[in-house]
Amino acid sequence: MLKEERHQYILNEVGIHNKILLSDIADQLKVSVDTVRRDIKELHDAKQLKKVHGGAVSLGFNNFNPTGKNIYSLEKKSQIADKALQLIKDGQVILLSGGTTNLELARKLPPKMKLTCFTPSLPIATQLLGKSNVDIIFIGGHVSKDSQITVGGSAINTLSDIKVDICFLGTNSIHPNEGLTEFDWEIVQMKKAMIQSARQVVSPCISEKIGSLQRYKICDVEELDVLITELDPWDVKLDAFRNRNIQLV
Amino acid sequence: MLKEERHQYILNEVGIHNKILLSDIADQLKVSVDTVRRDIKELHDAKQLKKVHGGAVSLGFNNFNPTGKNIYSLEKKSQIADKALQLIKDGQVILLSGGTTNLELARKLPPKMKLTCFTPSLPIATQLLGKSNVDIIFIGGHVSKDSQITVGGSAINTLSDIKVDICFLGTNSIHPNEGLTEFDWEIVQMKKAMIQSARQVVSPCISEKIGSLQRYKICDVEELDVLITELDPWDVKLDAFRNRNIQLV
DNA sequence: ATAATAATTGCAATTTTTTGCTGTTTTGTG
DNA sequence: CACAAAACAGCAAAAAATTGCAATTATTAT
Repeated sequence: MLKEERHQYILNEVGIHNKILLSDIADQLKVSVDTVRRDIKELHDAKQLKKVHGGAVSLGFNNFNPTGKNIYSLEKKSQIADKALQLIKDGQVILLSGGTTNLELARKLPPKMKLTCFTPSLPIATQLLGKSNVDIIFIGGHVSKDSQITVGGSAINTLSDIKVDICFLGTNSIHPNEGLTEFDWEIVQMKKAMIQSARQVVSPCISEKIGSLQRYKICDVEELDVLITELDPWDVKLDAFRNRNIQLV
Repeated sequence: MLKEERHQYILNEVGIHNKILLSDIADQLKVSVDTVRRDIKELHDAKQLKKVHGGAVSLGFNNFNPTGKNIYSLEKKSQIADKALQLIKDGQVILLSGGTTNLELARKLPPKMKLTCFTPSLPIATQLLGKSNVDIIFIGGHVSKDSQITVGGSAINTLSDIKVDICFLGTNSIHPNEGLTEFDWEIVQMKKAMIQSARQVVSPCISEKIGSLQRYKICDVEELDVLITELDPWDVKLDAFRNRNIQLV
């Protein structure tokens, strides 16, 4: 068996499972663990995966945890939430998808602001309980444990009946060519429905997520109206999104 | 299991629950507490979470319960929840109304019990996120700030479509002659709908509430199948409910 | 074609890392 | 202050990484 084949196989496995055990691969390919170790070392040096004790994990293993709150980027998310806040006018009807950036936005809503807020996210709804001037309408359905939002047909049906002023669409991965992508199929369906339910779609997104890619596609970049990052609007990282009918904030 | 996986798991748990116990994680991952301690130390050094005595908390420890209602009579409610637990069989479909007693019940559900659980209550749904074997279906609608449950036409419509094995109906006031009563009209409507949606209606109710009366009526005592209190079933306070086709627990 | 050379692979010996366990010390609680 | 729980330090067994080396295979030059 050629080394290239093994490398391909290993990358594939890592792509599927996000992690592999050295011993497993050695078994499956019928080669010694030393060989696999060397393969993984090469792939590690080529930055194709991350070598760890006992195996390897995919590069984004720590970054894209859908449930875990990326606390260390709380500062950036807070900035993004501040910018997002500027887009909301008193009395509007908004839709908040899940995600920690939107949670941050919910937390920062000024107490006196009157809003009607739709959301399928348990933590966000809970956060909004503290805002006495916000009318909360929770979009029911099957609760996905990972993302803590509701998904499924009934939630999507509910969405199809509403039309809000702004949808703040938390974004896991955004790519200039491939658009918005997600890891979880159910959530993709939800986000598609949310886009349909809004007059204006705003995507708050920390810059780390720009250029990353997940398995399933939500929509093209063109379908967004506003992209909010913690960066300056003229930052080079955003070049790929210019002249595409998106407002950069 | 790779160390990276444990780290990931721990971060997830912290993300969901905001706090974890060393012993819990050790149990769940089937490793020694020392290993978890070392993991948490590493994550702490990497500023991914905050290590505290006995476990860890998330960095941006956002208070889970913004309204900060403290649960009174916790001891009695805990007893009631224990009794209620006896009525649930593995694999059943249950409906939990709001209320702190039902929250206590949700908290006590054994981790291995497989259930499908409908609820209109945000705190209960949030609590259930931690139970990996429970399918949560949230009944959407307008969120009432006081009670932290959804109310209104759409929630009631959803209820009219379902039929569950047991409904646990948190009770504010119960009176031998006047039946169950509530002070909030919207919640009355919800509870009426819940009763219709269940084959068996169980009311967990601390004894203090017996004999009290509110403005609006939900149903007669006869419509309940089981009444659970913290008292002995033969206590004199329950005399008024005997021979009325209700099981006293 | 064949010899020389280089790359790859598996194996054994050694070193490092991880992990659970043992006491001992520290900390939190009533 | 006393008690129990948790943290800590040190140790030993097990697992994994590293290194050197020999055997095999592939590549190249002649």
